[in-house]
Amino acid sequence: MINQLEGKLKERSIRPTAMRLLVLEVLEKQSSAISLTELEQTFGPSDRITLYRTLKTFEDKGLVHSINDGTGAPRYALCEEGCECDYRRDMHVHFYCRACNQTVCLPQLKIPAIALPEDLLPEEASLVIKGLCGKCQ
Amino acid sequence: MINQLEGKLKERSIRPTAMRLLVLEVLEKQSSAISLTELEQTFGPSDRITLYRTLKTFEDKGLVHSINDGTGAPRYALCEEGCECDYRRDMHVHFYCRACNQTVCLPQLKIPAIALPEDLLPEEASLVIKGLCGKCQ
DNA sequence: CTATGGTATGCAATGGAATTGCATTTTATT
DNA sequence: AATAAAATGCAATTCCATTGCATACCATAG
Repeated sequence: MINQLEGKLKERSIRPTAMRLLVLEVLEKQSSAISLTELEQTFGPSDRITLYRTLKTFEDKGLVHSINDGTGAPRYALCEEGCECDYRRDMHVHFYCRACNQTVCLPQLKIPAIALPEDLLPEEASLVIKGLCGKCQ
Repeated sequence: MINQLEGKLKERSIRPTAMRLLVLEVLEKQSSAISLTELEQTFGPSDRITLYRTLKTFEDKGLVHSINDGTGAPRYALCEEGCECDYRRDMHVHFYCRACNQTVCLPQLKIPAIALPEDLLPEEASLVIKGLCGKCQ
């Protein structure tokens, strides 16, 4: 179990420290994207800054991606198998429920290609749909 | 001229105060969406909070829409003729240039309909494409 | 096994921005 | 002109991201 987590980190040349393993474990359990503050709360007394940097490291290394759902605080979710968050065509749609404040990934839904004006060179894209999730209707 | 601006405000039952007319005038001149800080700077010495609340009022009344382009600070742009920012199908695409930091509206590009899972009820959507604009390539 | 250099962590502090309360001014209405 | 409602300006608070620096940890060479 721990070895599996360790593997995930090493794969992306992230040193598997205790903190990082814990954070990864929490992320694995989430069904929706989590903000830094939420992450901090699941940890009890711990250092917010370290969590912040841990998430940043994970993001840099392509382990998680961040979503800006309009709430002000970015949220983080593990990338799925083969997720290539660098390329626009691989980015998926996110859904934000305004009632329960949860942001879920919709990995099966890719962002459709948009015919941009010639002079604009796209690199990434983010599509967040806001509304009510099943539980909150 | 002023009367035209006044009309725009009254149309949406926004009291046409001096401050609001000035803000509206600035917004009309923008070719890209503007952040609160940028707005503040064009004003010289003035009260940030009032500008903040002015933008909020404009947004509530459907005069401007805000875009969260991932820079942390929301940006505001005037809605176009007939823009109905409340409905997903009328929301348009925004382009954010990572070099010059400008966010432009692409009113002619509507966000394509997405086939969401049954249980999700969409209300609005935001699609921000990030990359390089013509000037910055 | 231990010394060493690089990395991660924790604490303190900074900085930027949103947001609210409240007193005062301005506006619309009678 | 008098009044009530709304807008404004100031002060203060809160939240979050981000950085500097000293310490602790880890991997590797010797």
